[in-house]
Formats: sequence, structure tokens, C-alpha cells
Amino acid sequence: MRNQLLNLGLMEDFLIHMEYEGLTSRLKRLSDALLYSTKDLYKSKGLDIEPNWNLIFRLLQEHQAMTITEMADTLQFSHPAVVKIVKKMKRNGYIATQEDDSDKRKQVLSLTPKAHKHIAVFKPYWEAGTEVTRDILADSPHFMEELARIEEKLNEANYKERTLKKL
Amino acid sequence: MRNQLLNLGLMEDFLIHMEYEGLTSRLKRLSDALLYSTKDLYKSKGLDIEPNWNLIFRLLQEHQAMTITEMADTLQFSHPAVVKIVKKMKRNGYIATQEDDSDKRKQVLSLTPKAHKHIAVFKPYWEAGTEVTRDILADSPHFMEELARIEEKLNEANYKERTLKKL
DNA sequence: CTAAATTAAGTAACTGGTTACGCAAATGTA
DNA sequence: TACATTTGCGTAACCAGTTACTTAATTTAG
Repeated sequence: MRNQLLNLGLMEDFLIHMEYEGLTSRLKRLSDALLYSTKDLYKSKGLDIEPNWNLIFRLLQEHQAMTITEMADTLQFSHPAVVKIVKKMKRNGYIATQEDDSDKRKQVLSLTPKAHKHIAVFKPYWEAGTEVTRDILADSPHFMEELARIEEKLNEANYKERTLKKL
Repeated sequence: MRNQLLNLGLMEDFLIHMEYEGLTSRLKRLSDALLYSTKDLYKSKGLDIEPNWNLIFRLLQEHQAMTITEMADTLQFSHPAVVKIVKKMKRNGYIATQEDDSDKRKQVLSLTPKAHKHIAVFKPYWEAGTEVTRDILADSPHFMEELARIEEKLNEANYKERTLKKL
């Protein structure tokens, strides 16, 4: 692919060429590439996990038990996103739910024994992935910090609000 | 939402707390936020465009005429992604297609007169958006450059390949 | 010159998010 | 204490991408 582009003289990458106007699409393109590559990895290794499950596992390791809403708030995901992820993890036997007895609307989630056992198997893969992320960021030393600053700014006022103010 | 988190003492943002392990999810979260906010903006202003259309408009302004495959290569998107975007833009009357007469498989795409006329209307919105991106990146001076470096590395070897090598 | 391989582009099925909506439970208030 | 509001969470419909497959046209090779 890259060779094709080189041959075509298109190597400059149009999205990069677009500078600020191309940023949103580049972020999407990058996050999709990471997502599909991760799925591909898990599949090729026959691992019974999906991207993002590591977040839930970690969350429940650190907090013991949480509700859907707490998870959504903590991850800053919409709650239906968490519902979907958790539903699959439940189906695969990694998460148990229990109705909160002081508030019957709440589903208290926790890790099953199976989860604790399998985490040991998954861990090396997650760690290898983390290692790769570290490598990829090796000559981008400000990236994480500057990303956090961007997230912070967008939490204060989102893209739409900011753009409306410019018009 | 942010206030809720503050009240809950969850303000640290778990994904940031996860450091390298949280990066992929943060990129997804950020690009989704930008995407939906942009859609919301266009909708609220009654604009007959969607995110990414600016890319296609720009591409066809700079190259006059291109095929689906050329666009996909230039943007580094999959070709079905381009097919989908172009289909909608065609339906809305912004793109015309003509069969290449030296190669009947190819669809040569170009902007319609309507497109040229409406681009003038859309332009201020795109420019305001670009301005906002500039603002958001104002105290992240290395971000674009370091993002490019990351993209470059992942073009050389993707996440899966790199992770397999670590195992 | 014909058969095999490649290429262009459209379609189908899937994915991991989103917003919008509905219902039941809990909370606040007159 | 009852009624309005808020909250938790599940579902539906949508969205912008992906991979996998198909078909037709072109190119390559024997």
C-alpha cells in the first residue's frame, strides 16, 4: 500500500497535507487502525477477549464492585456503551451481576472466579500491547501530556460550542 | 457531568490514569467526541453536509477528477468507506460520475456546479472549525508533528505485528 | 490469442461507539 | 403522603468505519 502510494507520488498523505482541517479524520483513522489491529491480534491468538475489556477488568480489580453508571462516568463513555461491553463479558462468564438491595435499579458488577483465573492468561498480551504503545510513543515525548490538555479543553467547551462562538 | 465526577471524587479520568494502556481508548473517545459534535453543529445550523465531506470537496478541488480507488489511497481509507461517502454526496447532488472510456471499471468523480456554489456557503463553517482546532492545539505545540510520527511508525508495522514480536 | 491473475468498485455483514426513548425505582417537595 | 422530578439502565435505531465477498473489466503470461 505504502509502495503503491510512493509509486503514485501520493506519499504526502492528504490528511496531513490538510493540516488542522485534517486532524479529526486522522484521529479517527488512527484509532480505527489500532482497534482493528487489536481485534485481529486477539482473534489470531484465539483469545476470548475484545478491545476495551481490559478497561473493565482493571476497573473491577481496583474497585471490587461497580454499577453500570459508575463505570460510564469513570470512563467517560455513554452508559449504553458500557451496557454493551458488560453484556458480552457477562455472556462469556467474566462478570457477575447482583441487584443492589438498597436500590433495586442498580446492578452491581463484579469479576467472577473465571475472570480472575483468565486475567493471568490475558495479561501478557495486554502488557505486550502496552509495551508497543510505549515504543510507538518513544520519539513523541509530549504526546500523552498534550493529548490530556486537548481532552481537558474539550471538556470545558466542546467542538460545537467553540465553533458556534467563532461564527 | 464534570461536576458529577468532581463530586464523586472520580475526577482523575480512569483512562488517563491507565497511562499507556488507556491511549487507544482515549483516541477513540476523542475522535468520537469530535465527530458527534461536528454532526451536531451541522444539524443545528441546518447545513446539508456531513463530517468528512470537506475532505472529498478539497480533494476534487485540487485534482479536478478522481476515481474511488485513487481517493481511498490518497486518504488512506478503505475503498468501501469512500464509496459510502461519495454515494451520499452524489445523492445530494454534489458529485457527478462519469465512466472512464479507456477503462470502463473506473468511475471518474467530479464536483457539480451545485457543489461549487454551495462550497462558498460551507466554507465559513469549515474555517471556523479549523480555527477551533488551532485554539485547542494552542498549548500542545508538538501534537501534530508527534501524531505524524506515530502514524508513520504504524505504517511501517502495525499494532498487531509489533505486539506479536513482543510476545 | 486465450487463460490466469489482477484491479475497480459495489454490496453485505459486522463493530463499537452514539443519541433518543421508555420504564421502574428512588428522591424531593407541596 | 401523594405527586413531580430525577436516576439507573436497558433497548432501538443510527452512524462511520471495517473486512470479506462478488462481478466485471483489464492486464499479464504461456
